[in-house]
Amino acid sequence: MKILCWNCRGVGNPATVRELKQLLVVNVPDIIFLCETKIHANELSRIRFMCRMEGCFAVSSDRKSGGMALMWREGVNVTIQNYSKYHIDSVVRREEGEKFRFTGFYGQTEPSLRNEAWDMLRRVKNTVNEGWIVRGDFNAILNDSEKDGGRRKSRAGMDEFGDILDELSLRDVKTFNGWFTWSNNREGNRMVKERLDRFVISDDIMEKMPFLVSYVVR
DNA sequence: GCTCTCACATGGTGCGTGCT
DNA sequence: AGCACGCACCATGTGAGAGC
Repeated sequence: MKILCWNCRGVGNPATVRELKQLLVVNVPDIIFLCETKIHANELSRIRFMCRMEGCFAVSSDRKSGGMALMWREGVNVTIQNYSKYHIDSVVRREEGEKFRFTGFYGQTEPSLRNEAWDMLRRVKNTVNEGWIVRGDFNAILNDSEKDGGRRKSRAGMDEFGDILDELSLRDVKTFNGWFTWSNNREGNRMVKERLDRFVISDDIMEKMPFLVSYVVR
């Protein structure tokens, strides 16, 4: 089972849709989670059709901010449990009959909204009975090694993120290749790279899927 | 003096719309 | 379809202030 997650920073323009289709051809994922779609949910059904995906559930962007979509291939059994502007929560059933929980998460940068988003994850945690995989654009890092260039992130913010992961009993999945998942696309010493996107998983997923690997694509 | 946080200005980027 | 423009969003850079 392959899950592809992409922080697309807007999926409304044709070039980005072309890039998405290319990613699907190269990686052939069973499930795709897109965040920062920056478009209305209705638009996603058109993109789902163009990408030849069987199912689609989208959350509209808040004007030009946020927006998420979960799409899945024919034959993959995905049931949406709940959603908000911060997350899409689903149960995925594998061919062998086993199931796991998959939550796509979009973290906020604004402090008050950030706490709302963490509360949402806490609520999801209370309803999870199976292995739990959370893929998030958390907009947060755990320590200084997860940011290269630019100003240092506040210590309080990094500690808060670590505490939340501890509280939810989620473990960070290190990527097999690469480290940073986001950059500001600037040249030379103005370039800033951060590890804002990551998979975090519950302990039982670690036991059930010991060969689970996370790659940075591109 | 050092570190951290906050507010504001700035620049890069993407979407929506209108025009050709 | 391609282009230009305006608008909106977001991260960065800078300076000021607070706390140690």
